[in-house]
Amino acid sequence: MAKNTTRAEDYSKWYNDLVNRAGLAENSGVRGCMVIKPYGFAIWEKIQAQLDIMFKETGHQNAYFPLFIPKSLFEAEEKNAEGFAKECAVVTHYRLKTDPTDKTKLIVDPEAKLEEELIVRPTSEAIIWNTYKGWIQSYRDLPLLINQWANVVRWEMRTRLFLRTSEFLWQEGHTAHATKAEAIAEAEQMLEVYTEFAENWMSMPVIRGKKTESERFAGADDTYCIEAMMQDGKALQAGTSHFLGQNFAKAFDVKFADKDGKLEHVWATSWGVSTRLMGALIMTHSDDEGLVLPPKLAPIQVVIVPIYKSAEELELVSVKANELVKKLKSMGISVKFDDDDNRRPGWKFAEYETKGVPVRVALGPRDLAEGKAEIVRRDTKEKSTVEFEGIENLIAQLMIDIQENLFNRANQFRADNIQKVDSYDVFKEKIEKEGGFYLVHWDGTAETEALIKTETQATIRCIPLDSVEEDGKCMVTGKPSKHRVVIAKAY
RNA sequence: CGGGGUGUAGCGUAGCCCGGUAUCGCGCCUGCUUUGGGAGCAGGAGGUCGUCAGUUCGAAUCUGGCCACCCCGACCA
Repeated sequence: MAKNTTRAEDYSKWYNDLVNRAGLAENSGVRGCMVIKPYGFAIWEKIQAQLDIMFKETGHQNAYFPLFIPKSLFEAEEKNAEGFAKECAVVTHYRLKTDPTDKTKLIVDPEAKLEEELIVRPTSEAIIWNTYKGWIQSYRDLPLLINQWANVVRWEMRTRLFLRTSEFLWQEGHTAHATKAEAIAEAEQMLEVYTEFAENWMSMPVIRGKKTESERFAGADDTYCIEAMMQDGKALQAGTSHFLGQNFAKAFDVKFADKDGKLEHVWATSWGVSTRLMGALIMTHSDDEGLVLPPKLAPIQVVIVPIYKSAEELELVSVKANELVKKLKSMGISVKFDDDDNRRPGWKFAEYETKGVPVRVALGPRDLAEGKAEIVRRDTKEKSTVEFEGIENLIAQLMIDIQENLFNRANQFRADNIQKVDSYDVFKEKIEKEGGFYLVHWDGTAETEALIKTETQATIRCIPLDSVEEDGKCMVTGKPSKHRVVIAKAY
């Protein structure tokens, strides 16, 4: 078997190989678009299912809006349109016909040109706000709390599986509110939902913050984000929540009558996470052997591998294994008993390690004779032989322990790779050699931000929400600064 | 969109410079032996060499066009 690419050798190749090897996704015949394979999609479904619950718990409802946006609607909110214009797929025709010069080929029928081009949504604010116009008349219609699970298209120049693909799956929440304060509270609430999901379900610590003006979502007054550190020290924006002010309400003329009968533009938010979370999950926990999944998002939480030499032995082992399967299932733990006779145990061990199954149980005649079983946890690779009786309770506890351990490990890694720096020269040297996150003082100007980006390729990831006020000087210009910002190279 | 590169079996490749009908590994199929860390042996199947044209008795190999993909930049969830 070919040796795996290790993280130390080539982090980028390690990632790509792993996505392929674990059966998560592959490149497709369409440029920049991926095929999400069953195992990868199963993880995405777990992510989706939990987020959906959390959105509903916070009062949101799901709906679905069209894939296409007429150009005239798309251009209504200027900044938004301008921001996405360079990466839009555009539908110009609605029919093909047989090529008169080659009957086996099709050509676009020039007579089927659309009067108005349709934009394949890169994000849905435009079509949704055009719709909201008809839904909102009174303060009684507010707040309007909608989420949509959808695919969007952004014609990226360079793509990477899960991290950046031309088409990707995501959810986008779009809410309308009567007051500015309420809309801001909503944007902040959803950032908390994302944070809770990232930390408690993905076991991935995140920094909550606000984007600088130049990194803000096109059309937003404020963009909140969660930023995570990957194992190569680079930052990954894992989710964003935008306070859109009245920009879209004004662009689409969405007004409501308040209690006094006065007409006001409504206040808006939008927030989203995408299949990029898959990339975040992979790059936060996985190792050189393969995927490492937090139990809460693992499609298979426990795998049981039988060891046997004959059909009779398999029969005996199966009886025990099935007992355990039944117990685990009743406890809500997903389990697979892999009695495939075409693969030998060693192959299965390697396979489930590659796939990141949190716990593996091996059961053979030797164990049966002693009333024991071998149990291995994926996160630490720790192997132990335990009493078969009551093993289900041990496994249930392992689910909790592994979930926690992954978070703690990632948290420790981040703590080890985040540092305060006050000198630009030191920063330049460190970001180049060590990577990681830096907490620095910045004068708040776009010029300084741009300079840092040009000279170091690092960007201001966010202004952390929990940053403490302290008097400092911008590391570049020496101008006064009130708090530190997080700066790093990013995906 | 600028710069560089690559297209040979399901995957990874050799051959190309110096033209003579394609190499090896993995995978796949069959059989036997195996099964506590990616099994061994034996046999077998699988290829319009990205595509179109040109040169030639003859093209994976030489020439030109086209297409696709990858890497590095600018852009980005």
